[in-house]
Amino acid sequence: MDAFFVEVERLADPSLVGRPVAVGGAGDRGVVASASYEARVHGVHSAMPMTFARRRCPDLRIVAPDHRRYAEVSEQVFEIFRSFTPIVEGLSVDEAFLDVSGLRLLYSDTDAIAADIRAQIRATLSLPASVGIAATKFIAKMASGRAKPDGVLRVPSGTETAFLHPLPVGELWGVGAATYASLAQLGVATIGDLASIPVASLVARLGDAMGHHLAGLSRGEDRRSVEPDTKAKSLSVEHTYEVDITGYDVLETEMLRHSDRLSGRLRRAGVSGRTVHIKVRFSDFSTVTRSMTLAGGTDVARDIYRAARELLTRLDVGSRPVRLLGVGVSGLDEGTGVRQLAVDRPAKWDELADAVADVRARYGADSVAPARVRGGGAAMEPASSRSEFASDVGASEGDENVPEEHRPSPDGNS
DNA sequence: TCTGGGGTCCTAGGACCC
DNA sequence: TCTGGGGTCCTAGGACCC
Repeated sequence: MDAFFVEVERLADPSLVGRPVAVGGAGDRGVVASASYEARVHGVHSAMPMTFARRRCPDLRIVAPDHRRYAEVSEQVFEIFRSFTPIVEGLSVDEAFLDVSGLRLLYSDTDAIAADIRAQIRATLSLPASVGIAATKFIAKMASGRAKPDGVLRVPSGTETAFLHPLPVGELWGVGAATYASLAQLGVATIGDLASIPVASLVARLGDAMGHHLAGLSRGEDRRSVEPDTKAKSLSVEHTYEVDITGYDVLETEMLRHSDRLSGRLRRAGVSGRTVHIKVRFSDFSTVTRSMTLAGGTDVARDIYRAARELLTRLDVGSRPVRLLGVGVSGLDEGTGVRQLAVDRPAKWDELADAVADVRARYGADSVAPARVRGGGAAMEPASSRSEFASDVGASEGDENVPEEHRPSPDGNS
């Protein structure tokens, strides 16, 4: 999809059409997530700090992202893909590989398939899309990039190297800033230059996997097939604060908030994770991670939070200002319907989490939250609407000190 | 200019096992 | 007393992608 977030926003607000638009965070620490082609003319591109984008393009219209909406539209786009072929491999929210070899008998040629897919997207969703056609995934990916905006590019079999070799190495899928700098030292400017370097030199410079990988790509070789139904391997929640946060108390509260969100996403996805990771970025942008593997998988906020808190203490953050805090899980197992219980976790925590999920489904995501996360919210709400889950989950001293009657119960107000 | 949020994959060292 | 070869899992960091 072309400038996907921007184009989805334009459907909701036609005044954005034809103007330079950036979707992204408007605050001091925001970056551009998606830029319209009118904005790109001014040198605005994704991942650029928004303050810089604004300076480059004073007329820029800035729109806050609505990821839920993009996910909905994405699902509609993928439905169109799957109406052509079941072999669809999603690469991100707005792009996918389609293996259309099964459509050979239905269409005169692949250009006709591409035209049909684009027409369907245009007709049902009013969105522009571009298509790259090739015999391998990576050539198709590169071709789609050069087909944008709103175009089609086919690279016929046998012409792969002719297509690739004149292009700058930086355009090769998998070559970013660091690899680009390494290659520049080897005197490599184009993909053709890359193809002329001995594989051993590339491996020595870039490592085993990357060396062999790029050597193959530069020759147009890519044996990867289109893999539908790939499962997620990790899930995470992170946030960069407008103003740095400081001190364990605040860090723990924020970690609880993140753990709660992450738990909701795990449960909605029907998976549990066994390894918990935390990520801390300090004010100087240095970033550290810590992780620990649990005895069994979990999707419960309390378990994730406890691990995250433990990892936080290992980090010795002290009073250093923190700009980003994150938590994630990996080692995802499909929930089989029968949830595996961690040794030290009574079933009531699962029941509580189910109850919280029910309340949120009925009354909205903000209807219930740990008291610690609610902060001073008590004065704003009748006591009866507050969740008990909170006073315990948020307690830094653990449950041992919490009297039985104050522990959450699955059939209580929660 | 001052750097989001969500992912995937690779490397390298160490623990542990046979 | 000094030492193999192979494997798996865990952890931390980094590159890359959209």
